[in-house]
Amino acid sequence: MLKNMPSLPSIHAFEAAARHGSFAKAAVELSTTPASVSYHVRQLERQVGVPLFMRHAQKVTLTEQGEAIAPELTALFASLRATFVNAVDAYEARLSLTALPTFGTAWLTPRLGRFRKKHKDIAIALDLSETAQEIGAGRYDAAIRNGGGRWTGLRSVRLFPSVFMPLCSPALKSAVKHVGDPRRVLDAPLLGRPDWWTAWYEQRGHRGVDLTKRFGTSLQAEYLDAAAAIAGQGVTIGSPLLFADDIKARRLVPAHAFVADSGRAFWFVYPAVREESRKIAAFRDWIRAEAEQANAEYASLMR
Amino acid sequence: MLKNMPSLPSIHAFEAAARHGSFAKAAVELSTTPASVSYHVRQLERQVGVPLFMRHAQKVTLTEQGEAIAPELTALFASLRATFVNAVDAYEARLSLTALPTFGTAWLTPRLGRFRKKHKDIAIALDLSETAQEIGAGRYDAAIRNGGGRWTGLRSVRLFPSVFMPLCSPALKSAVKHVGDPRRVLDAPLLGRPDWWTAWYEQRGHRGVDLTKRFGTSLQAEYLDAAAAIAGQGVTIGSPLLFADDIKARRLVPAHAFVADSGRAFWFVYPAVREESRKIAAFRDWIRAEAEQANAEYASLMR
DNA sequence: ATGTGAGGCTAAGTCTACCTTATGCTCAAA
DNA sequence: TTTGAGCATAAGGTAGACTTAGCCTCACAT
Repeated sequence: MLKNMPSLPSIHAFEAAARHGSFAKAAVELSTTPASVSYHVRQLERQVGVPLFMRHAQKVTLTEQGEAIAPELTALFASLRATFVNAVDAYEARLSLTALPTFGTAWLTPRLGRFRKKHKDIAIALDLSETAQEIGAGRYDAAIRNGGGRWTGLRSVRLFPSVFMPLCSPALKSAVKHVGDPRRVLDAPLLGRPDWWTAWYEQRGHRGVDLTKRFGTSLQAEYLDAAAAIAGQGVTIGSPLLFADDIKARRLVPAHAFVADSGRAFWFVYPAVREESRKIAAFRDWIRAEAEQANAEYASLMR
Repeated sequence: MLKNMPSLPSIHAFEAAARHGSFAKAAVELSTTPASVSYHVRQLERQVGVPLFMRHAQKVTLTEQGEAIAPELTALFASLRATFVNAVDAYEARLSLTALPTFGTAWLTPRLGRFRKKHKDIAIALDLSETAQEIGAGRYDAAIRNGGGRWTGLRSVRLFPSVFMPLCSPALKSAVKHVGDPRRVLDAPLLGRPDWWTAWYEQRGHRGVDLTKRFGTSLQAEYLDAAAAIAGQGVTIGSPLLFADDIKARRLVPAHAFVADSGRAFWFVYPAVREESRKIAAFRDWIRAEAEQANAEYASLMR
């Protein structure tokens, strides 16, 4: 008896019909036809093997058994719905982000407080890792990535270009004033990614420059190089946009006016299928506005 | 968010997968394919908008949300199943019968104790009414009816033929010994249904007999006439099978040896769709056996 | 290192079950 | 008597569920 569960539409139809004492009203609630309700109630009775409604000419009344199970089913439906609603709420209350360490440390973290202030119901979980984490697989909701802006299955919002320029502490500026000329030896070591230095020189017309001798300590991330530069340990290369706050506060200054463009950009990316997600939309709109403001500030800073 | 409930198969698939931590094992439990489980879990995630499983190369693990809702769903499923199982049990524990008053009073009620003894878990609710009640509409599970045995949508089990003969108390027998001859006036009034008396005389070759003067009190049911006959108030006409107990106990005796046959019979009838019902099957088998025994006893009684 | 099998994903095709539409029936109220 | 409300039923269309088949990845063996 009762080998396989009756179908949910049948149970739902019966539950609504029992609550209203009418197939027609149940049909309105379920936005379907009375015929459908009739079909499903009969279906349920057939599967369970117990008559639930007694049919009279123009009304239906519950049988003893129908009377017994209807309230239980109503309660179960409420629980079922609540379970999913709670899950959605909990899920929408926590945005899980993954970003590159430098971006997260230098740019995002200082601004996150403002997001929290604006959206008190959304908590942020931030993962900072060098390798791009899979998003949309359950672990992370969205990411900030550096690249061309084309990822299949993902929507991307452009934040600002990925550019870099030599940066150093104000105290060191005069010591490295010849940084633009690769032939001149500096009084301070270079910091930051060697490939960026190479690219920076190349964009200024200096090809095949050998910089291997000029580097100081090799650090793991750009923001660590920046911290070293702030401490006066050398001249690093990095994004004036990411370190705009340090530049604004004059902890860092451009060691040279030329800004190289990597041709790439920073993007906020999220799965296309989650376009509807409230928390993602909220963060997207917020970070886009923050980036625009940062772009504007940067423009005025460099003017 | 969450406009319409996710489908039950999807929830079921997820619940089983969560319990086993494996789509393949869940598929075995649900006796379906892993592909189906995969499809349904994805379906559920799509409808709810929350990732529930993280897919790895050859295993899946629950996400935080999946972990949260899985046990709730397991409990809800158990409740849902229990609700229906209880309803079935309650329903199967009470057999609702409708029968003709005379049959119920004279034949069925004295025997019901034996059924209860044999099936302690099935309670009997007996309705006795002159008009044939609808069965299979929720109110009554089965009926004992008198007729030809052909009712559409119903299964019928023949119990015994519908026959009738004059019956009176032993004390009155000599006073009504000429009952077989309609021209002889009796010292006692006739009881019971006039049409049966007419039919009885007709089957013995006496046509157009006027009996209107010969009746005593008109009672509403045959068993009341039988009671009156037992009290010596007259000679009634009724079924020697239904009143076999009274005949056996010599409260009643045949006033004449001829037994008229109505051409009809008593049948136990129940909806064809409920062939599977345990309680109906139990009662059917029991009443068939009782009727056979009654038939046998009647045969020996009349020998 | 290289099969091999387990476990999951995906695509395509089939089929079931649900829904709709349309019609008929019964009873109550006008 | 008529009209309308409410349910049942039949027929037909369609979306969604299920199956089948094939592929991919990784673990665990040779």
